[in-house]
Amino acid sequence: MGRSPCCEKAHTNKGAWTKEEDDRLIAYIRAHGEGCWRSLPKSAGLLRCGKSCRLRWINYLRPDLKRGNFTDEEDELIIKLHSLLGNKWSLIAARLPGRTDNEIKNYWNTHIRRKLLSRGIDPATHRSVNEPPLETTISFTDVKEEKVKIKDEKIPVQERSPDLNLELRISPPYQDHDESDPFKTEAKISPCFFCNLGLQNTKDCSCSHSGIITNGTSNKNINPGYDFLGLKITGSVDYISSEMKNQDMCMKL
DNA sequence: AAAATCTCCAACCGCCGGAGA
DNA sequence: ATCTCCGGCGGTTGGAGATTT
Repeated sequence: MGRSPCCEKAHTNKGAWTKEEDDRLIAYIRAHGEGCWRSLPKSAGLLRCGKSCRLRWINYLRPDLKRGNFTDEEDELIIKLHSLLGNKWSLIAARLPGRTDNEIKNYWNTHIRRKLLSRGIDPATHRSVNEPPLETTISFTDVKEEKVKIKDEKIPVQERSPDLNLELRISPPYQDHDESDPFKTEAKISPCFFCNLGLQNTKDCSCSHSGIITNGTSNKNINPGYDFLGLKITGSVDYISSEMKNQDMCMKL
C-alpha cells in the first residue's frame, strides 16, 4: 500500500519556474501567507506540486534571502558548523541568516570541499588527509558484545557515521576537561557557540557574556540550562539534544 | 569556431517523523 | 496501535553557462 503522490503529477509543471509562476506564488503568499503547501498551488492558480512551490519559495523567492557570494566569515562558520553537525544543512542554515540549506549544501559541495582538500583536510572528517582513518570503534571490548556485533554487521565502519567526528568536542564544558563526565557541564559560565568560534559580540552571539543561556526545555539529561549552539530554544534544540544523546550512547557502547 | 569537458545550482526525488484520525 | 497525510530534509540530477582543448 504505497503512499499517494503528493499531488496530481499528470497536471503539474516541472523544471525551471517562469517569471509568471514566480509572480503568482509571491503574490499568493503575500496575500495569504505560507499556509498549506498541498492546497496552495490550486489556490494560487499554479500547475505545480506543493512541494515544488515550497522549495521555490524557501530557496529562491523568500524576501529575506541574502543571495550573492559567501563571505570568508560565512565560509569558516560553515566549516566549523559542519565539523560539529555533519550534513545537517538545515541546522547549519539556521545559523546563517539569509542562507538556505540548499544553498549551503551546494556551496559546500562546489567550493568548500575543494577548499578543505586544498588545505589537506578531508571534508568528510575534518581531519588531515594524511592522518590514518579515524577509528570510530572506541573499544567495544568491555561492553555488551552482542549489541556491538549487531551494529557492526549492519553498518560497515566507514559508513557507520562518516560525519561523526568523535574527536571534536561540541561544547565549552569540555574545556574544563572532566574526563569522568564529558557532559558534566553547566554551572560553569558557558559562552554561546559563537563565542567559542571567536565571534563574540557579533549579531549571532546570543549570550550576554555575563551568564548562561537559560534553556527552558526539558533537556534535563544533557546540559541543562545550556544551549550549546547558542540557538534560540526551539524544537531543533531537542533534536540536537537527542542526537547528542545518541552519540553519547554510541560512545558508551 | 566548434567540440569536449567542467562547474554550478535550481529543482526533483524519496525517505522520515510528527500529527491527527 | 495503525494508518494516512503533510512538511521537511538530505542526496542526487539535469542542464545552462563557462572554460578548455
